[in-house]
Amino acid sequence: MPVRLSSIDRRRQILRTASGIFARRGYRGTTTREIAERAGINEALLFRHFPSKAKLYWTLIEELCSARGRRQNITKIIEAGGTDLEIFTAIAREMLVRNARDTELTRLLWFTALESHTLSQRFFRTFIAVYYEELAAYIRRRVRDGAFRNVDPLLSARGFLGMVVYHFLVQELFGARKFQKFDPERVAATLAGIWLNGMRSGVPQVAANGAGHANSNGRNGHNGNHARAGKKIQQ
Amino acid sequence: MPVRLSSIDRRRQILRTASGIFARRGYRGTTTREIAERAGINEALLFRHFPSKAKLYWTLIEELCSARGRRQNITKIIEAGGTDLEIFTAIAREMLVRNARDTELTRLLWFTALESHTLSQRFFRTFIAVYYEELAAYIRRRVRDGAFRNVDPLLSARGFLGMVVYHFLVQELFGARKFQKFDPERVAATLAGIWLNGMRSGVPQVAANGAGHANSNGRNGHNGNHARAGKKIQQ
DNA sequence: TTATAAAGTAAGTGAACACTTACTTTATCA
DNA sequence: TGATAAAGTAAGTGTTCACTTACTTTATAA
Repeated sequence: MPVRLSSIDRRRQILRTASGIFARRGYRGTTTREIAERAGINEALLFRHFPSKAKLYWTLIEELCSARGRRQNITKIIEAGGTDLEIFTAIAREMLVRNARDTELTRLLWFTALESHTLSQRFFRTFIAVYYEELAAYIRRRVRDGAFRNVDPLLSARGFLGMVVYHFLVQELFGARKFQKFDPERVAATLAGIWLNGMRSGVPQVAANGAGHANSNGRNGHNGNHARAGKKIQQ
Repeated sequence: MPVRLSSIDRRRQILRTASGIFARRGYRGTTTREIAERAGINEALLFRHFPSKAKLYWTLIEELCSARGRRQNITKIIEAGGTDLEIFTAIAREMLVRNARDTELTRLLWFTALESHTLSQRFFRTFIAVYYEELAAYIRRRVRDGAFRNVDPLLSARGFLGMVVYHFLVQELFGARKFQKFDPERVAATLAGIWLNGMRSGVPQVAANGAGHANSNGRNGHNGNHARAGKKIQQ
């Protein structure tokens, strides 16, 4: 029983189908025939919705970029407050878990980066740069607070995301997952712990409203855990 | 004046040419015609050297894997000794600089990872895994020494490499380089600094020969720099 | 109930692909 | 010096690709 869809629904369906195939095979590795087949339609119909394969791909990336408000996630986590460790662990967890759920988007992103210079930059800004700019802003604040050492916020933000993203890529893309599983929660806590410990100033201050003053118990702990981070941040 | 090469030289030349094109366009994006053209030969000659495009690709990856002894680099750095900061900065610098020199290999690696599951695993083990296994071994030693906190060596090694590799990928692959340049030396020092500080135990010990004993000046420094790391390691 | 516009398709087209065949050129050494 | 083996090529082959043409089906509403 062939389903007859409205133009707009069919379009959406084609995009959804195409997304999966492009993610698995890349732009050049994907054929319009396969997309049509998987969508359960004739190839000609695909070309009535999208004038070319290239335009279909472009549209797909565009819609992904405008649809997903990833920025939200990280902002929300930061605004929810908590200790630094809680915040950074939550961010790492968010990335590990969400990424695992849509490996598709990640693959699409990396394929695009490799295959197309132009396309990848916008894609990158939407899905990656916002992450670490948001993070950099938070780091800058904590440096002002005196809670973090005075290191380049952008670079250190990139460092943190690098730890997390790279772990994910190694597990998913390079198939390390087959040989060793990792508990996302433990990974998030460990990586956040290392990074955060590395960022901590020896002389932490109360952070809120910039009115903080030094306190004396500020040295880093050894071994064990490190949940003793800086204070909440202002709403 | 057409050059007439010996079979073995022609083969080498084809591989070298193919490497560049595969790296730029990926496996599926590369045509045998273009390889032949760029190599200045007829396509038929290419197929006398390699029975198929797939076999050519495989051979290329194989030869890259067996030729380059990347493992050497990191081992040498560790064996050369120095403070932890010196060692980790050197590793980061090595990766940033070498990677920048052969973006080609990096692109090839990532294309392979995305396009082929089977192929990528061996490739990965040769060019990435060795790095962090070597590193993990060193970290394990430093944990035993009491210089590093007791965190998963593999995970933390991956974290360190993640920082460095990710920074490189963002700069090179996603074109962030166009908007902001970074001095590799500064990047290496900063990332190594964060990570190392994060790994440091509050109670460092003398490392050499396992005969180390606790000493009391062991807290982490605040702000400023951190070249005050653990001791040399045994040759 | 029938006109119509839009959803949908069968069967192509030329171009580009990986790969082959059948041939020519040239270095080398008996 | 000429036989030979190997380097090299012109001109294909069948197949698959992105994309088109000319047609059929069906929901809707006057």
